[in-house]
Amino acid sequence: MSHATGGATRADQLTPGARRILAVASELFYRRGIHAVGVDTIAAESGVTKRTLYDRFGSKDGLLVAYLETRDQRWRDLIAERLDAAKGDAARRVLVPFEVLPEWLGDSDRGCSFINAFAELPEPEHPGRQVIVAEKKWLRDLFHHELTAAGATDPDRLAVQLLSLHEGAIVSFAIVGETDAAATVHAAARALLAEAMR
Amino acid sequence: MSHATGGATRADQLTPGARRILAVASELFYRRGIHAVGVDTIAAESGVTKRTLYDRFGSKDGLLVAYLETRDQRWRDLIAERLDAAKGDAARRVLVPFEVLPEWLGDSDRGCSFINAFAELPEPEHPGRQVIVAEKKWLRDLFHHELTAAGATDPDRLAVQLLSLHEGAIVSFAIVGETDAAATVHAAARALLAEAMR
DNA sequence: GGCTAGGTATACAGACCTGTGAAGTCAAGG
DNA sequence: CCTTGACTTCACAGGTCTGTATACCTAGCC
Repeated sequence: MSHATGGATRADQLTPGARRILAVASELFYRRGIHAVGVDTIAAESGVTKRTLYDRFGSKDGLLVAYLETRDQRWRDLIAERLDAAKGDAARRVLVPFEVLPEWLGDSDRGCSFINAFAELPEPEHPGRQVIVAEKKWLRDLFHHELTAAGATDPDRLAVQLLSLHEGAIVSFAIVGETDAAATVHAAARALLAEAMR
Repeated sequence: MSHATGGATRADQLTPGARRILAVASELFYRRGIHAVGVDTIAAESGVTKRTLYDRFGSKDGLLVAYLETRDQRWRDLIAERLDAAKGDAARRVLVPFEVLPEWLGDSDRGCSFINAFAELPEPEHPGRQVIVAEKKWLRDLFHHELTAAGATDPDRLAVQLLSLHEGAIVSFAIVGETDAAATVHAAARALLAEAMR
């Protein structure tokens, strides 16, 4: 009955079992894909029964949303931390998402969890879709905000260009195996920004 | 003698039933995702029995590979056609993939079939993966070739940047709903190219 | 003591999955 | 006439999927 899929799943107020479930599900959803992983597997690998999984997360979709939300939060926290470190250096603040890309991607060959989840969730009304769309819009709006603060011309346009460069770098890295796609694209972003600051 | 492409599934030498199966599978794989579509559904929607599907394509994976290969071929054909139309206009030739993006994407909100398929095929040895990787590498190498012909500086680097812009535009369009992501990113590509031509 | 939260174990429902086997229909072409 | 290719019908094997039900255990807390 209770579809408590609302964001009541703050990672820090989860029971020990739930924390393990979420950790395992995150790993498996990312590495193998959402449809390819069953709740039986998640429960077994978490050392927990399926009953517990359903008591804590309500449904597979509920668990999926929790996975996307915690990943989103981790991304935003990382960016916020580096924005703080960049302080008032306006140009550098704009490029923070490019700067963190290498460490965010690590050596994974599975690309962006949000883009991947998007591929598996075709229904626009799916609760997971909203987390995905919000994540990308947040990044675009972050670019826009920092560009405006930096006094760049046409921030609307440039925000979309930087978002595209950013997402494209992840794709190039994951699919084509361009090992330094992040640095290469970082340079392109810097060039576009420089042009908008003249 | 036939070429060593292994793919005996050239679209023009398929039986009528097989053609229908491939058309239906392409639509369903793209719209709903690969794992989300069963062979029963594909057979039923094609007005064909499952037996026929397996006789023609061998397995679901075989059908999937045929889907990816025909899509890849259609993309390459479209680009080749527009490259011909651009003739010797070197700068324009470089940007052809951006020029065709609006019509290629249409009004679909499902993004790139290769990126989506990549998300559902985590195993590096999967035959479908190789089609996907080849498609993206082909585009990068096309950029590289045209950039070299145009006399641009550092074509290695710029090819990756253009590839990233291109893939990122598709993502921005599909997920964030940036309706003119293609045009916006086309402009960025033009700017980067102009800088490399000075 | 008694209550509650957070589990455990096991079985089950009902649907869906890929893939195969055996036998039959029907039309075109040598 | 007879073979071949394309396709049909339909049953079935052997799994896996999400989700639920029943019954029990255990530690902490009031």
